[in-house]
Amino acid sequence: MKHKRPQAAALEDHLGYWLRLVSNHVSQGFARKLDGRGVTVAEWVVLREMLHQPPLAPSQLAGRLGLTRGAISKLADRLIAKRLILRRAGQDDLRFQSLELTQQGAELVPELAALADQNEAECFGHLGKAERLALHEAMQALARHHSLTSKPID
Amino acid sequence: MKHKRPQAAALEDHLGYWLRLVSNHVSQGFARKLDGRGVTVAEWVVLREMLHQPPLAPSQLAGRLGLTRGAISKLADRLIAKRLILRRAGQDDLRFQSLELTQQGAELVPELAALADQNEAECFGHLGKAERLALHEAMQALARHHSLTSKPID
DNA sequence: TATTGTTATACTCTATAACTATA
DNA sequence: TATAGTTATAGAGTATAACAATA
Repeated sequence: MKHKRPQAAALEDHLGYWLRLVSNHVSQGFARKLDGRGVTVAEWVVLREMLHQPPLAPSQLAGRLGLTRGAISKLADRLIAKRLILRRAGQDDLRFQSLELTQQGAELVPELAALADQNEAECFGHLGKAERLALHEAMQALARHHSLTSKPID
Repeated sequence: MKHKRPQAAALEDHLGYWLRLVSNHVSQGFARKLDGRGVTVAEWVVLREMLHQPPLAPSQLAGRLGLTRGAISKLADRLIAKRLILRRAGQDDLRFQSLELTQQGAELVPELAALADQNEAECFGHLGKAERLALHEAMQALARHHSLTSKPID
């Protein structure tokens, strides 16, 4: 053998470590931008998911976003308090509610989307188009592989 | 123009979205594994950084890990309570303390490292070696570009 | 009984800012 | 005054589990 090897892998040897480092930085930068509009990252995700969609039940949102019903419930409360969405009782089945954007919410989302674009550009704009695309696809493939979308949750 | 384009980018159009999704999943899986040993991810990061290192001052750790001094202080408290590290008063300059692993801590780290390896394998083991390497380097390059290591903090 | 949604509880992670002790 | 460390405060993000209403 040529070199002595450390018994334990260094932090930097794990892809997960770098992923977390970069992801935290990106999200944090975005959080700062959103802060000016009085919205958090998790709230943005919910709002964006609801744009141009028919009214959704909380459980559907939870499924799409990979969150628990409890988490969605709390987020919905906050968004309602901010008058960005509204909650209506179910029609057929009273257990199902429906959530939809208010006009104020619908108007806000594109503004937030612009901030998201801006953040994206600041974080990844320096990469070549091909590299950006490759990363994008790699992440999507990982998400698919681990079934990170439409999880039943709970 | 060929297609109507949505005014707002979808969540899935942003690399940051996927990064966060995958990163959260990876960290969460790891957290579950660590949980059995009574350690959190943030604590693991600190422990790993300290292995085979001369005693470090909290502020140095903060710098290396990109955390605030306050955050390190709290993590150190927890690790001390778990008897995994110990804190000594400074020598020359009394303002600087030194943190080091206890024997118990030093013995635990390699076990945790094995869990980290296992998690890494579960999350990324299905990828080809080349792809894994490419991702690794892309993330490191991003971290470098955004100066995510050895930030002054505070 | 099974499902939807709410609520209570509990942590981690992290930041900011004020404060103390040392230099 | 400047730096190291602590502490107080705060809030995001999330989970689990117990519970109520509806089916």
